[in-house]
Amino acid sequence: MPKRGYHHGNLKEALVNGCLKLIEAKGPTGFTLSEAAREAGVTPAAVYRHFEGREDLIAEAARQGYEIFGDLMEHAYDKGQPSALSAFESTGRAYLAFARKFPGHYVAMFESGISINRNPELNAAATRALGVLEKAAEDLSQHIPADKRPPPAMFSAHIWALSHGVVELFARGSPGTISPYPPEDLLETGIGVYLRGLGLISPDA
Amino acid sequence: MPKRGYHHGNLKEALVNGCLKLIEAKGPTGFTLSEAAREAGVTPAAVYRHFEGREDLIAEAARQGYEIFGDLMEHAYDKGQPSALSAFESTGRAYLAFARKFPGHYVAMFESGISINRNPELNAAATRALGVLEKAAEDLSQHIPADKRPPPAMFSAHIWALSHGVVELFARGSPGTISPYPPEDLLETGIGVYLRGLGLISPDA
DNA sequence: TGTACATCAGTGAACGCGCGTTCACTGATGTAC
DNA sequence: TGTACATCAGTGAACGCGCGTTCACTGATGTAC
Repeated sequence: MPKRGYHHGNLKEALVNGCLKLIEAKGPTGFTLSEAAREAGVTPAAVYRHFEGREDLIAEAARQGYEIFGDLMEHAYDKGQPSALSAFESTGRAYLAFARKFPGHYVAMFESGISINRNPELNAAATRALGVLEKAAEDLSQHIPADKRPPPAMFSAHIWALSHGVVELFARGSPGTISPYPPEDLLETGIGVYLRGLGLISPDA
Repeated sequence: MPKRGYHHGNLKEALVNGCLKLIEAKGPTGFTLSEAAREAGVTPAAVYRHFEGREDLIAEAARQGYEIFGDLMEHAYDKGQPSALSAFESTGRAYLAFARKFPGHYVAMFESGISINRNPELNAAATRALGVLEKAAEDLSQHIPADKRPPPAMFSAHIWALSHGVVELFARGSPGTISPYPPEDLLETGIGVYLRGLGLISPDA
C-alpha cells in the first residue's frame, strides 16, 4: 500500500476501520474520536470532513455491518433452500460466523446503543438484514405441529437470544465465562435441542 | 437522610451506588471517576481513600453483585427443592429477576470486562454464585434420559446463553430489538421448549 | 466530665495531559479553455 | 499540451475544558486518662 501524501485518498473507510479496531479492543464507548483519527494516521480535525462526530462514525460502522450481515444472511438462506429447516439452520450458522468474523461490526450493531433509527440509511440496512432472519423463522414455523406452534415472533426471539447469548458469553475472550465447548457446537446443539422440543426434528435424531 | 458535614459517613457505599447508576446510564466504560465522585457529592480526590481507581470501583460493584446474585440463586434453588426440575426453573426465573432488578450490577459482572480473578474476594463471590447455577443444572441433568443427555456443562451453557441473550436483547431498552413479549415470558417459554427437547417435560405439557 | 491528642476522612489547589471543536491555511487534484 | 483557476481534503495552532492523580492541609471523630 503506497504511502500517500497530503491527501489520504480513502480516509472515510480508514476511519471506519480504525473505529472497528478500537471497538473490538475497548468497547463502543471506550475510545475517543482523536484515537480513531490517530489510528487512521490523520489529524482529529480531518474527521469532521467526513463525520459529524464520534457517534456518527459508529453509526456508519453499524450500517456497514448490517450490509455485510444482510448479504451473508441472504446467501445462507438461499443456500439452505428449498428446505425451510436447512435454510433456518444455515442462517443460524451464518449468524455466529458473522459475529466471529466481524466482532467490531457486531458490537457496533448490537451493543453500541446506537439507535437503528438514527438515520434512514442505517434503518434500511438493518431492516433488510433482520428481515431475512424473521423470514427464515416464519418459513420454518409453518412446519411446526399446529398444537405446539409458538407465534413466529416468539420463536425467532428465542433463537436470536440463544445466538446472541452464545456470542456474548462464549465467543468472546470474556474471562470467567470460558466453556469447554466451541461456540459453534454450543449453538448448533442448543438449537438442535430447541427444535426437537418443537417437534421439528425427530426425537431420536 | 440527614445532610452530613465534612465527613460523609458512608462514602464507600455511596461511591458504589453512584458507579452503578452511571453504569446503567452510560455503560461500564462510559463514565469517569470524577463523575462517580460527583454523584456521591464528593471531591475526586476522596475516592482514593477507598479505591485504587475506576476499575477497582467497578470490581467492587461486581463483587457486591455476585453476593446478591449468589444469595438469590441459593434461595431460589432451595425454594424449588426437592424437585430438580422446579429448582432449576426457579433459578432461571431468579436469574432474570436479578438482571432486571440490578441492571448495574449485572453489567458490572458480565459486561464490564473486569476479570473474575482481579482479586480473591471477587473470585470467591463469583465462584459461589455461579456454582449454584451449575449445581441446579447438574441435578436436573441426572433426570435426562441417558441416550439424549448432553454433558452437564453444555446443558448449563445453553441455558445461561439463552438467559443472557434474553436479558441483553429484550430486557433492556435496546432500541430496534423490541419484542412483543415480556422477557419473562420469552425466557420461560424458551426454556420450556428446550427442556421438552431433552425429554424432561412431557411432549404435550 | 473534661481535656489532650491521635487518627481518620475529607478538601482544594496544583500539575500536566488529552480531549473535542473551530478556524484560517495550504498542498493536491480536477477541469475549462 | 499548457496554464489558470476552482474545489477539495487535509494541516496545525488555538481555545477552553474536564480528566486523573498528588499533596499538604483541616475539620470531625474517637479514645486515654
